[in-house]
Amino acid sequence: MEEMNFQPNLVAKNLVSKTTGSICVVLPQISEESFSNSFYIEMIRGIVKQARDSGYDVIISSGANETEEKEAVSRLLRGRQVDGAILLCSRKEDAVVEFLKTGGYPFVLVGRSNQYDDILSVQTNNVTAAYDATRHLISMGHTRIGFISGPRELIVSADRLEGYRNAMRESELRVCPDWVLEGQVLRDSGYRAMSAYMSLSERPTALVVVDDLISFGLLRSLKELGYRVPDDLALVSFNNIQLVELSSPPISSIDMDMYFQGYTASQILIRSLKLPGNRSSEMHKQIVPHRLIVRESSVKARI
Amino acid sequence: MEEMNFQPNLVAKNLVSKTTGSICVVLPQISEESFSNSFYIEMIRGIVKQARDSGYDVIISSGANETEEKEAVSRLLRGRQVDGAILLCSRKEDAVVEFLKTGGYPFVLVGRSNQYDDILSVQTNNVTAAYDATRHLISMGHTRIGFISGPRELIVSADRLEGYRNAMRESELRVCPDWVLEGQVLRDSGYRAMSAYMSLSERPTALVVVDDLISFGLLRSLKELGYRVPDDLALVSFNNIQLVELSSPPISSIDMDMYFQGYTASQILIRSLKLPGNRSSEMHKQIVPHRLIVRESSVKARI
DNA sequence: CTGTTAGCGCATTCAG
DNA sequence: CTGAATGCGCTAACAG
Repeated sequence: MEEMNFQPNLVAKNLVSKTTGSICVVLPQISEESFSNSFYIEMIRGIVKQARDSGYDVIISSGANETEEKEAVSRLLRGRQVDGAILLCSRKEDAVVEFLKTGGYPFVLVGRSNQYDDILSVQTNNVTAAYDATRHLISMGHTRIGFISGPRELIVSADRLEGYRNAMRESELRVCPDWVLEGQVLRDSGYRAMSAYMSLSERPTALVVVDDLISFGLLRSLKELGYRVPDDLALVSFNNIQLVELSSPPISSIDMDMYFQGYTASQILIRSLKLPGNRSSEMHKQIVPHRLIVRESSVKARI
Repeated sequence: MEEMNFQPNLVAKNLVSKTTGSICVVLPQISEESFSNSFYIEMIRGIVKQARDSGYDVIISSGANETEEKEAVSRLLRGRQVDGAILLCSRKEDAVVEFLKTGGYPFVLVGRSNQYDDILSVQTNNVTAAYDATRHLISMGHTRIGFISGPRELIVSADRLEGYRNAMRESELRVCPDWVLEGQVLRDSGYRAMSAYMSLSERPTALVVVDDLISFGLLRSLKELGYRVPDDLALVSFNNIQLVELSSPPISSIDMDMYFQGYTASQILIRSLKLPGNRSSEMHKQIVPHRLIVRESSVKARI
């Protein structure tokens, strides 16, 4: 105890305590193209805040593909560099989830897994969220409602599509296959795709869109094509990024509270880490409520 | 060497090698309010990519204020948990910079320091960038050009203001004090502030705006007030976020290549870490070129 | 060239 | 209750 302000060597401390005081979060590459960028920074802020408050550090991990992601997180976990992991995104038959689950590593998934039901996770009910979005459009008098989807391998895409179908079925509305589009098409050639879409003999009068970013692109293409929102086409999308209220018209969107999802994921993980038994195999699914923010893009009548 | 696939304990390895193979990046809180969110995730992606390729891990650090940030990075560095740090944002008389510099820790600043000139840094020339933006507006025939600034304590705000003033002075154009506004005002009450602004007896016909996000807000307020962009007011802003080309009209913006800035910062830091002498006190300033992307918000004549 | 040992900086344990 | 020894898992220097 030489001088007063003395900082112990954390590495040595970690070695003896067999705990690192760190968690890693896997920053996905796949959804980078299709989902809003600000999406993840919000989650990360939430994770870092909570981890910091709990005395944990956060390591950002990533990989160009599923295999690289798995190897990165494996090195960290097996090398005892981190105590647990947070996955920000879930794919169908996700190799990273499988690795973490079968390896018995502590981890939390932000999203749903289609492989295991007994894992720690924080998620919004995407089926219900899409159902709500669709119901809202139906309540505004729409009967021909389309759906713009995200990458097929993401579970969130499938869930939202299901919620949309549920709402349509419940109201006995027809879903024309032509009405369901993958968002990627729009990013590649928004104008052309939208032109074709709006020329359908029986075109939709409203759209449920899987991410706000795509809505921005749609808005732009529609304006160029001379269509008006919401009069010619009403829009509701997901994630409620900061900018949706500044677009013209402002976009109706379902808020998922990304910061809180990150905060909660971190909380669940660290709590499980601190449990003596470390019974992470126990089922623990935390549902974060969503809420629809109605703005002009889905409301015809001006007040 | 029991089994074939064996992962050594990195903590023990680090302890003996006296090197951690990790760097930390300080995620600033201050600019969260005034600058685009997607801004930082881009930098982080660049940092993580380069660090990963160099065999380094990235720890995200943050704090609610300058002091907390300093303590967080201090704990990491003095506790030998990381080998160096990257600062994503520079304030005037920045306490974190001062701590790192006087402590002799390896670090790279993304941005300019007003305290030290002999530190590792990667930056865009914000003075020139703002000069270019202003010159562009002047070349479009504008003479009454205003400026919307960011937080005063950020060096980037001051530099851009200076570049704007330089261009105006060079062209012998007057800068009316009423024309220079702090962005925060607009976020608090965009409509009201903009209404007052446009009612000035001698109001500007063009604006240089410190961040794209503020431009979005301006666009919204102006539309509500019945003004047209670029006819009533032309706009150029900074950072060139993904969404500027999807707004209506698309916003002219100066691209700063955030991903590359992050990538470069990581590269400089890790290179200095690997140097035997670790002569980080050597001056090394990397300037990342910017470029103006002209879009409709600053061009009156339709082609 | 292969196998053994010392020590990295702590925390925990045991002895004084 | 305070102080010295042991070991965390690895790498390095060392001896066989």
